[in-house]
Amino acid sequence: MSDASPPSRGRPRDPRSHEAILRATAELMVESGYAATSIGAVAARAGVGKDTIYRRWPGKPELVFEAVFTTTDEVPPPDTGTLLGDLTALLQGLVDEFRAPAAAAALPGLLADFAADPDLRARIRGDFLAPSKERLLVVFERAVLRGEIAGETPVDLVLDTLAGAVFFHVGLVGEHPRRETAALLAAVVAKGIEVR
Amino acid sequence: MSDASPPSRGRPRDPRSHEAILRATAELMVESGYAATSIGAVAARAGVGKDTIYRRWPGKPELVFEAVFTTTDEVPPPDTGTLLGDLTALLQGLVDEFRAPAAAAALPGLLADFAADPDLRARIRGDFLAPSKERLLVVFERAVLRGEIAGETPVDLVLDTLAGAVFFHVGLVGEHPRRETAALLAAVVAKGIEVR
Amino acid sequence: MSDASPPSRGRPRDPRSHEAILRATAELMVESGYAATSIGAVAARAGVGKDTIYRRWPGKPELVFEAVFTTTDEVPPPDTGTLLGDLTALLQGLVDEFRAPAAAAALPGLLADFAADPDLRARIRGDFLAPSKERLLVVFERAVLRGEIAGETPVDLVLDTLAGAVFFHVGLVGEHPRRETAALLAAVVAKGIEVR
Amino acid sequence: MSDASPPSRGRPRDPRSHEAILRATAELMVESGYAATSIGAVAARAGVGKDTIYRRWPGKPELVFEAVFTTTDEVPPPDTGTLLGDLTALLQGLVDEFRAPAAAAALPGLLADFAADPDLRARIRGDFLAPSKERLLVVFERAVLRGEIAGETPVDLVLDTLAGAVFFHVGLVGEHPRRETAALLAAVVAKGIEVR
DNA sequence: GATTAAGCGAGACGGTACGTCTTGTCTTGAG
DNA sequence: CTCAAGACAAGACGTACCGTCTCGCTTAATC
Repeated sequence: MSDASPPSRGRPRDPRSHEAILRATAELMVESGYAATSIGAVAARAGVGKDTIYRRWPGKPELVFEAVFTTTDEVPPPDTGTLLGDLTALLQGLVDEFRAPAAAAALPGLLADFAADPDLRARIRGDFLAPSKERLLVVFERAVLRGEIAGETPVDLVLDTLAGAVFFHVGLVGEHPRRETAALLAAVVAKGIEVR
Repeated sequence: MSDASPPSRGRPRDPRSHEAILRATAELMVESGYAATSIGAVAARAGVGKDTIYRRWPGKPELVFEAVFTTTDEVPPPDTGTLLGDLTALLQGLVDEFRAPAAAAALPGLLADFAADPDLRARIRGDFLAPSKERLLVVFERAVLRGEIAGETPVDLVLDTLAGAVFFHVGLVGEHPRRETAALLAAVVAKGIEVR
Repeated sequence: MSDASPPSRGRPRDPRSHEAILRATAELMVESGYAATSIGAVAARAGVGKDTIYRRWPGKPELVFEAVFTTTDEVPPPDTGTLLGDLTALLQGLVDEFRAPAAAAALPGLLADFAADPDLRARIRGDFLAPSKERLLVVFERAVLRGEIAGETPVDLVLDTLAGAVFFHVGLVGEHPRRETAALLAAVVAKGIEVR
Repeated sequence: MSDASPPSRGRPRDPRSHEAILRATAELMVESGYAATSIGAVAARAGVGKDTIYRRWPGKPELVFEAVFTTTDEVPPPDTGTLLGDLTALLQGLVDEFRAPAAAAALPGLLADFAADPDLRARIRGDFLAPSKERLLVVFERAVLRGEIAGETPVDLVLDTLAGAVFFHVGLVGEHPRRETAALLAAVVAKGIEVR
């Protein structure tokens, strides 16, 4: 119906350019890292003019963010029956996400650029953490119903703690990806916030 | 005994240049941020040639690190009598350090540059976290003696969790520095790692 | 056929930049001299980025050469009816060229840079002297027909002598530009190479 | 007499440094050329501090001049009995001087630096050409007595012509050192200035 | 024999230019 | 209106050299 479709005059944007740019960005992220990757290099590898990139993204941070975190967290929140189980599953997802080559290479620089720009700064909580926060909220709601935790548990602080822990331990220090890390961390936090 | 003192040939380095450079760096960090601060700008403000900077530091990351973390953590580890008290004190120190204007402005970009360079990467754990780790170890030892925690508590993981949490919550998201944040976080972690 | 015209892709070079750069170069030559003129200063005065200069010229020597010897020697060879008259006219042209403020300021340094670089060295005879040589050849041909000189007169040596004499007397020593200098020199050389 | 000998207090200058510096300068002139030779490089090769050079010479031009033109023209003026013979001998000396490796490498840059500095500019005629001029004057005096040339022959112009010709032909264009060049040039000039 | 003053090698110092790179915008002609 | 190509102004990069300075020595001439 209606749809208020844009007039769409002139030549339409080529969707293949879009894909090629994102692919080139992800590849360069792995090969050269965030700082050493320039928009010009992305354009050259994608076989695309620089303007074609600037027409779609305002700058490197936004481009890299989209190229590296394509996996839109549409995964449903875990439901294992216990807070510990849910937290472990959730953390394991976080760890896997931070360990992906392109993400691991991009994250520190990406976060730095977002933090440096006042406009982007607000989007850290919004775009980076929002999906995880939503799932954490569901997990907490269920835990409250089960009587495991109190209602006023500080979600944001817990989320920052989990994300920060994974970022430091895996993304930054580059610690070898121990399988038990997620479980260990989940255990500490779950026990720490449980009512008893 | 060895001695190995350098023969000290040629004109010795002027310590006033050293200080002027560090001061200029810290100021520019606050005024312009990490990424927008160039070595040339530091040199100009310090009234110094660029070579005088490059002669002492290999690059921006090392310079900024020294300029911003002058507070040599010689503070003795806290000893309040309880794990919770000690952790709260320790965390409060971390929060204060991350909230200092120059440090807050520098941290994200600084960590990104350290993480991007293989040589510097190893120094994150060494130079950034080592002082805190040492004090955390003492706190843990006392807690073990008191029977509050088990001997095999994973220090590195806990340290990364605390640092990561503070970095995300204060340094990155720029959350207003709530007085109770440190206490709240300490409470969760202390409870999470206690034996009972 | 061939044509070999470049496909002309991308934005064409702005001819106004070209002109502005050459004008700025000539001005700086007069004001500061060859050695004290930097590419950066030329760019700043022309209101142009340094790359815009390096995109068109490989270095300072080539740029200055084009800026200072714009007077494409399309002047027809003199034809006064006698060897002496022709030589005098030709030499007067050389003196005037070497006395032009920009040329006088640039010549010693320019020749030095050309002589120092093996690639440019060959262009001294080609680009600097070629136009004059062509006209000298015509003058000599006519003089041979008139029976004034022999056919095997060494053109290159005479040309180097004339150019060298003017360069030393006017360009280098900075001798005041006496009106009779050209005539005097022409008289000596004309008499020196005449058959009788 | 008096002499006004300097009091000469303190340690006298080491003559071995003097020699080492001049030798290093001449060597570097041949190996790297004038422009690419820095005072620092000379000092390093001579095993000497930069100040030891600056204490004796005001700058590169003066140093190189002394290093390259050590052969103080104490050679007596030629006396072959004819103007042509004398001029040929004189020119042959000039050619030989300009063809010496160190001199050939240094000359264009050296002249450019002398010409660029108002203070040094005057010394071109003085230091470079004076010895040759003195000998040319003697040759001319004898030729006048013999009746070969007139008394008012313009010595300076002839000297500039000879020097300029050799500089352009041998030093600048790097023409192969033809044995007959000097004779040919001498013939032209001698005939050009003779009374008949 | 002690003092003094300059010479000496080394190298730090404030400046400045180098030629390359990246940024985000602009300007072509072709689709 | 998009696209690939590439020019454009701005300015940072890390290196090299300049000519001066500041060290701790050494080396004579003077006291």
